[in-house]
Amino acid sequence: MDLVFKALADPTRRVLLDRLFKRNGQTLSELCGGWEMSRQAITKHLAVLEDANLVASVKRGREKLHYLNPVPINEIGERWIGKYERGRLKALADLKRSLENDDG
Amino acid sequence: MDLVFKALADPTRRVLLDRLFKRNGQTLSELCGGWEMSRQAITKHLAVLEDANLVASVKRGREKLHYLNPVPINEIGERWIGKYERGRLKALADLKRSLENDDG
DNA sequence: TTAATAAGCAACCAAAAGGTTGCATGTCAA
DNA sequence: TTGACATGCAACCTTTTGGTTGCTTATTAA
Repeated sequence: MDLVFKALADPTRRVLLDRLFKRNGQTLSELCGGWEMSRQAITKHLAVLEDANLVASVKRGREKLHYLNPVPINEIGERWIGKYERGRLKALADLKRSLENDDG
Repeated sequence: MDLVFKALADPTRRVLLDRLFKRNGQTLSELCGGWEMSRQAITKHLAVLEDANLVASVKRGREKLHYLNPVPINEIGERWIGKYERGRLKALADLKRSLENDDG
């Protein structure tokens, strides 16, 4: 889980996921286009995403195809965000009450 | 949005959120208990959470009370995770098909 | 076979993150 | 008013992160 959160912390990596979401199975070269950044930098970002199991890759000839794996992101939503969502209204109410109270 | 993702990337900060979720309005001293880490380190982590608007704080006398703000987390779920969830089944199917295909 | 294309590897560097320490400030209670 | 408590500030250090460059390897197409 830590790897997933860390992977998502970088905007470049989130855009890479966005790109793969738009069109799955892109090669490294394709994913490297449109950045002001070297191919190696993108390669590293993709490695981070693979370590976090957010992207899977397959070699086809001299190309490397990349596929988005949405499962870990979905797990964040289910196991971590849902928790706070459940308490959302209560927490907001508590916050408001606390801020309005003279003694804190 | 970037600040929120970055804030969530650190396990210490996620545990801090968990603690506040369990009991809202804790003081700095309370939140500093139970770590193998200095008070200053926790203070910094809380500052990151505040910058990301995940935690709000109020001073009461010499104490500083901390409150969980679940809204940004909820927004991640709605604006970012939902996107991939929608395409989840399709993406998985694509992945499977691609991996099983001889030519990639 | 040879040249171009796609990707991998490794060393290196700067900046940011995470942590520490020491000291200062403000508040409460005796 | 004095001491203890709760927190704030700032300098400093180490490790990680994000990026670069140069070179190598492997595949494809001419």
